Amino acid sequence: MQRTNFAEMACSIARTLDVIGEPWSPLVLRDIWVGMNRFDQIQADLGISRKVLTERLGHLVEHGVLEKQAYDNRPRYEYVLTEKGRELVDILMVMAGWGDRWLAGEAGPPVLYRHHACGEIGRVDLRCSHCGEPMHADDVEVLPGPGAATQSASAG
Amino acid sequence: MQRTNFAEMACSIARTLDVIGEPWSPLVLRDIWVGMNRFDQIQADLGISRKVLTERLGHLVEHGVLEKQAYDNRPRYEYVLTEKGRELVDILMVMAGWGDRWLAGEAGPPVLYRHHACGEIGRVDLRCSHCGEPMHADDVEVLPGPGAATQSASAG
DNA sequence: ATTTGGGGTTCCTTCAAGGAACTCAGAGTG
DNA sequence: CACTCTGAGTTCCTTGAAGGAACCCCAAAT
Repeated sequence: MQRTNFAEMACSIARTLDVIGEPWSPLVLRDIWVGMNRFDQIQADLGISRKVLTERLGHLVEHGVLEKQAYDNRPRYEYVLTEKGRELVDILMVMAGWGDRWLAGEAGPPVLYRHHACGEIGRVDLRCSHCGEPMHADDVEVLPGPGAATQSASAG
Repeated sequence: MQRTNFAEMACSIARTLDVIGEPWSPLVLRDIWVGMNRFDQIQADLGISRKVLTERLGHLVEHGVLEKQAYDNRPRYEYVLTEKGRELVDILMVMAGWGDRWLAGEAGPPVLYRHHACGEIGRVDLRCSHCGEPMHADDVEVLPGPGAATQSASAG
C-alpha cells in the first residue's frame, strides 16, 4: 500500500506516518511496549502474518524506533524500544484514550493506566508546553514554520 | 490492505486504527482541520487518488468523525469535523510533535502552533489527568480494564 | 542422530492503491 | 436554447501489498 512517499512531504504528520503508518506497525509497537519482545510472541498475539511482521520489524529498526538485541548464544533476538520509540508511544497512549472514550461502549476500556507518579488510574491530557493549559484542535492557530515548503502544499 | 479486522480486537488502539488506520486518513483529517473542506481541495493538496479519497471520506463519515454538509443549491458538499473528529485531532497534534522532534532535521518544523490561551508558540505535552504530572511510556503500568477480553490476547 | 523451538523465507492468491478518463447535475453565458 | 464550466464523484485497468501456509536454518537438548 502507501506507495505515495509520505516521507518527502513537508508535514510532520506525514513523516510520522512514513514510520508507523503501515498497517500493524502501531500494534507491534504496543506489544513491545507492554513487554512482548520476541517475534513469535508478537506474531501469536496479533495474528499477523510472519512475512508482514518481518517487514514491519525491519522497517521500525531501520527508522531507529526499535533495536534488535541478541538474548542467547543461539540466534535468538528480542526487540526493544529506543528513546525515539518510547516517545512514539505517546501517540499510542493518545490513540488509546480516544478509543476508550469513543469506541469502548458498555464494556468500558480494555485496559487502564496506573500513573507511577501518583499511583492513580489516569488518562493522558494534552496541555500546552508553554502555559500548561489544555491544548486541543480548536485551541491553536497553525502557522508556517521554518521548515515549511515554499512552493508545495501539504505543510503540517 | 488491513484485511484483518482491527475493530473487533479488545484494544482501543486497534479500534482507533480501524477508524483512521488506513493510508491517507490522518492526512485527510489534517486538511479538514486546517480548513480545507472540499473534495477537490483535499485531492489537489494531498495528491491522493480521487477514488481513494471518496472511500476515505465515506469511511470517516460512517464512523461519525466527519459530517458532509451541502453548501449550495447545487450538489456541492463540504466536510467538517464532528466533536468526535475534533478529539481525533489530538492524535494528529501528538504525531506532529513527534515528527517535529525526530524527523524535521536542520530545516526545523514545517508548521508551528500558536496557543490561543497564552498566545505563544507551544507544543503539546502529555500529562496525567489525575495529578497533572508528565505521563509517558515509562510512567504507567498497564492493567486489565473492565472491557478486557478474558480469553484472547491483544488487549490494550 | 534426532527432535525442538525461535526466527525467519518463499510462494501463491486476493484485494487495495495509483492513475487517468469518464460521468452527472446544476448555474452562468451569449 | 445550446454551450461551457465546475464541483463531486465513478469506472476501469495495472501494480503491488497483505494473508496464509509451507518451508528452511541454526543451535541446544535428548
